[in-house]
Amino acid sequence: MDLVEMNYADFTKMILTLKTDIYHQTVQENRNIIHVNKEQTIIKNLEKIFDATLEISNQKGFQAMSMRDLAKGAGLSSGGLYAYFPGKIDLLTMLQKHGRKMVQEILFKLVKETPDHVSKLRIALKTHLYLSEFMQPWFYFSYMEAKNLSEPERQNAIESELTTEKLFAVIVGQGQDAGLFERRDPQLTAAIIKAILQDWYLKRWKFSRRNISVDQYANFIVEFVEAFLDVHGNETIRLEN
Amino acid sequence: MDLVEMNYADFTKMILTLKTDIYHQTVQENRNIIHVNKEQTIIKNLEKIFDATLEISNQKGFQAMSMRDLAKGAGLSSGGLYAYFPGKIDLLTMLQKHGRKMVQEILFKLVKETPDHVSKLRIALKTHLYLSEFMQPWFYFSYMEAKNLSEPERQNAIESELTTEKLFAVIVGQGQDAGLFERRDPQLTAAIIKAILQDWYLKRWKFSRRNISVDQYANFIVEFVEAFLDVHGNETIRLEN
DNA sequence: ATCAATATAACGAACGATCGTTAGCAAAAA
DNA sequence: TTTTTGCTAACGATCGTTCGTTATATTGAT
Repeated sequence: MDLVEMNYADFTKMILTLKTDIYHQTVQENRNIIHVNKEQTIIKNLEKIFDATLEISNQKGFQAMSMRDLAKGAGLSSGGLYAYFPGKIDLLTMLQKHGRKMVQEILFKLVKETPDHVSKLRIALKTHLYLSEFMQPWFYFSYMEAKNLSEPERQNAIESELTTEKLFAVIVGQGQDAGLFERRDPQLTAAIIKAILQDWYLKRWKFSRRNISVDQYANFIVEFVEAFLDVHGNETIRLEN
Repeated sequence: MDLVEMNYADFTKMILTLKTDIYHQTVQENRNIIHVNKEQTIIKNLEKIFDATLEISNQKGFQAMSMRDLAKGAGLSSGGLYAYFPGKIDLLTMLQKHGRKMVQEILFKLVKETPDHVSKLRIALKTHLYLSEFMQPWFYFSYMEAKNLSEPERQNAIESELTTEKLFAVIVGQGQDAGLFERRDPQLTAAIIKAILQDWYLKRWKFSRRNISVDQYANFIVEFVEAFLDVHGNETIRLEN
């Protein structure tokens, strides 16, 4: 299929296999601290644990989530949880790493598969937005609980954020070099793009209250950014509403 | 002075008296739950308590801040704190209310004092940005700890946020009616403006790492929004860098 | 195929530490 | 002295975590 015209439904189908791939990676990386042998069991329970952590934390905060809350939410006992991570902080670290890997891997993969700069920009915008929809609890969690990370892990989170922003800046800069975009400061443009994308998962209540779908918002962002950059290389492509 | 050309230094001087006014209001509103008589003493200690709450909470989260931490930070004993609020949650509510009042009062006051629509837009943008700089710990706190509020108080916070967004939407709409701005969806424009303003206090580390001052960012936002709306009513006014 | 023997996974009561909060007393101000 | 303000010690509740035990699954001998 043509990536540039994908909608959210296409996207979710596309990344389902990637999602399990990354779970396998996460298990592999934490093999030494997990005291359970069967990978099948680990993945099944780890997903339950992650999902419950996101749900409870996003409602009352990670600090306020007790291990008894989590045990109930994940369908395990409070003692049983400790077969999957050494302590509460380590669970936070694992979950953050897992999500970051998923975002980076999918985002860069899809952008790399796209040839021309105008399409690259659209793909990057839509993929990031669709990721933040598909993983909305994680995005919110990642932002709200970053302060609870250890110092080196917080640095990793910052670096990951800047890497993503850099991706947009590079695409904008390359498009300008190719004469396709208006000359505007690429870094500030990238910062604005990130701010607008961030609004989608941080202020989700606002958009659902106004009945704005993720596909509508995707088209709005694409049109907004392309208008700002005065994109004139690809006028034949129109996005359906 | 001409509000439209104010910089951050002007702004801080201007609102110092307003700040103490609002402290008096906060004391008055909580007169019945504060077990200290002298207003002078209340304000002195309440400011210490608020400041310490913001500092500690923004570092480790409100839930993780113990009353013993707060006592040490505010220069009181843990027991002594309870003369100023009935419980930890009430402190959160008081602090959120106090900040919201300050923001709304100053923002609407300055906008109301401004006659024409082009200036109104600039004043609203700069005032909001300068407020979020002057009260940066509160803005960050307000956003991060909203989930810990009681349900009615959370509704108040949401309403306050939407009121501010509405202010921008109205200014944009009125400017369009007067033929001064390009026709673009006022609500979405206001949403983008808020997202960009929010970036300043939520991602402050990014801007200080890049040595961008609040005055520079103010000018950037004004130029960006005016370019987006194609403002053509006030071309003689140039902002110094 | 059956069933004891073993290995694995999960349970849940209990521990020490820390939490928010209270109450009685000391210090300071009037 | 009287009133106001603040401190210290202590309470019950809840926290993250541990550990002896039970339940479940797998293995291997018959």
